[in-house]
Amino acid sequence: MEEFLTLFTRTHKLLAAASDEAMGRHGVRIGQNLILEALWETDGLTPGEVAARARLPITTPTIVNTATRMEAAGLLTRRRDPNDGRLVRLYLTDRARAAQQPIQEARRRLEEHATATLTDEERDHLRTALLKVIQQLGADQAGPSGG
Amino acid sequence: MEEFLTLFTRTHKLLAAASDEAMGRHGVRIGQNLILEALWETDGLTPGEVAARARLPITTPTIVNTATRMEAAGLLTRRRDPNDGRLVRLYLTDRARAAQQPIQEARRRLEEHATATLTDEERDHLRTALLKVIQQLGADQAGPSGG
DNA sequence: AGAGAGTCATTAGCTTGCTAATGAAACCGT
DNA sequence: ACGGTTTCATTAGCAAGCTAATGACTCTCT
Repeated sequence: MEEFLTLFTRTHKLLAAASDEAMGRHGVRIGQNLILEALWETDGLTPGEVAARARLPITTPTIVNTATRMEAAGLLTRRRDPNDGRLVRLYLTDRARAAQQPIQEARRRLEEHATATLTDEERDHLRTALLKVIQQLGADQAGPSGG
Repeated sequence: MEEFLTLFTRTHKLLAAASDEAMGRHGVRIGQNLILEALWETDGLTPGEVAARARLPITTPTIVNTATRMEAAGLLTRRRDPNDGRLVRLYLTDRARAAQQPIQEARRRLEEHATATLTDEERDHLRTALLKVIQQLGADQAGPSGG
């Protein structure tokens, strides 16, 4: 059967493609969203801090690489921390800050559109089910042997 | 809020990681699953045919690249079609065929585990909701301007 | 039969994600 | 103050996915 694994992958693929396309209209790629969200909230974070605060688990090397592309795209600048030479701080450009509203709005609309054919009740069920799956699988990672 | 996009991504990430780990114990990576499934059912397909038959939309270049890695890993062999020199046919090795049962079983168990805390009803709801989202987003791709 | 059009697989080049290995800087204990 | 440890970012190298460009082969039409 393998219903669920396939269904999840299909859903994710469609959502990711739609999301990337929507964000692309504002000069941003999907992988940059986590960094933007973190820096919109708190500018000047380090790559490690961004990784720690992001809403999804993401590794520091991924942040670093994506930040490099964003720097090339004129979305952020790097500056060494004057008090601790190990740290690098990421600062958004005006352009990145200007994109906040449109991008967040676009993502909100995408969510609405994707779940447009669900009733409110179905939407609640879906959210609950997703949370349960996340909790179940997340528990394994945290400590498969523990309690 | 952006609840759903985040929840979907998290779920997908956890499922993909768990799946890759489960398959890894049988010498197979997650990206190879689509090709294996297609060839388990019908051996000797071409890359284009695998892409067309796979349960998820996937492009031919991805099939070709993954097939190259699988060839290196001793999971399949390439042979030019004797009747049409443009075609390349992919044939599974014994090793790949031997892995079918364990891998399918592992993926089935993973599905069960991931949805273990859901009631039967919740599972049905989840499946329904996923299908609705897929249908809604899939409709855009097919023809956004149409009906 | 030969030329042009069509159909394949492949390659090139990109993004996003990962783990492991590096290298620089700061900190801590002596 | 200095050596070892720890804490950072970065680099290296891989998998998986995509689109666009190539190149080989077949087919079709004259």
